[in-house]
Amino acid sequence: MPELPEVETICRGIAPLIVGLNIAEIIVREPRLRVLIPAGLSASLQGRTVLAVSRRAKYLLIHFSGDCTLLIHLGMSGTLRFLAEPLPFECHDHAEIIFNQGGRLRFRDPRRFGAILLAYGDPLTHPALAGLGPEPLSDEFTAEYLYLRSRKKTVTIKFFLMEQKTVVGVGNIYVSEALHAAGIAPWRQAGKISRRRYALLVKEVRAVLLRAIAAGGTTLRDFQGATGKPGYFSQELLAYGRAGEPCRKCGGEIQSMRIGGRSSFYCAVCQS
DNA sequence: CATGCGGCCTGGCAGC
DNA sequence: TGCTGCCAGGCCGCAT
Repeated sequence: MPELPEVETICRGIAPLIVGLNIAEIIVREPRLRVLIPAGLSASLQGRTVLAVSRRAKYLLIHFSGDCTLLIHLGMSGTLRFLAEPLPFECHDHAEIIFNQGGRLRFRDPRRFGAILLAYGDPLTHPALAGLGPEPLSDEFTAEYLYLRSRKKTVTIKFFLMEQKTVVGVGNIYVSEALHAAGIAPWRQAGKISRRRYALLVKEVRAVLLRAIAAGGTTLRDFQGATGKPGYFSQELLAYGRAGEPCRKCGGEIQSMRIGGRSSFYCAVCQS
């Protein structure tokens, strides 16, 4: 689920609501996520103040006083909602942060592929974040970087772009969109793509992510922002999920195939 | 080291 | 209607 635009949407949504609040208690109803929620989390964070909320890759970072940071990953099906008032727990509501000033942050994740981690000191050195590639919206993400890094790689361009050590935040939806916009077939070998095409790809990755952020993310089924609103970027998708429908650029038919075990969507006319 | 695949979980949906 | 099988936005670990 949440790829970069969705996590960014949640980040921007909750930041103004929780910065400055301090923690009364954290309720953990089901610690068994992809990794176990740390034992004693509530005691560790009780009384600490939220200093800032940021995002790195697909992780949401909540920075607390006392130099510690909560890292939240939403996996495939996770949502994080701010509730002004208490609401009865439902199935799959695994954790909730309750603030002294009122208000609470509820973590729901039916498939439990998400994670809640605690980092002391610089969170970027936490094992989950160390070793990640550059942010796609940063200056480090350039055509030259992709070109040099991809030399001699035989993996598909689709897989290469989705690897978080290449560049972070691009998942199965946005990789289809960016490759479609750049006119590159998803099965092309990463190591055989020219500088010129990488330049176009970098531009299109940035463009699609920015447009998706502006739309509040993509809601296919259950994604929602911090206040429960869906994202509207699904209306703008040009390739993902459109197999059999006409390409909006050339009128050809959008195809689907499986690459690396994941479904991929492309236009055989526009992409090669 | 690079690559490819299965597994983790649950829910929704198509097809029978 | 009810069952089965397949698929899903991510990521890790293992085998080759």
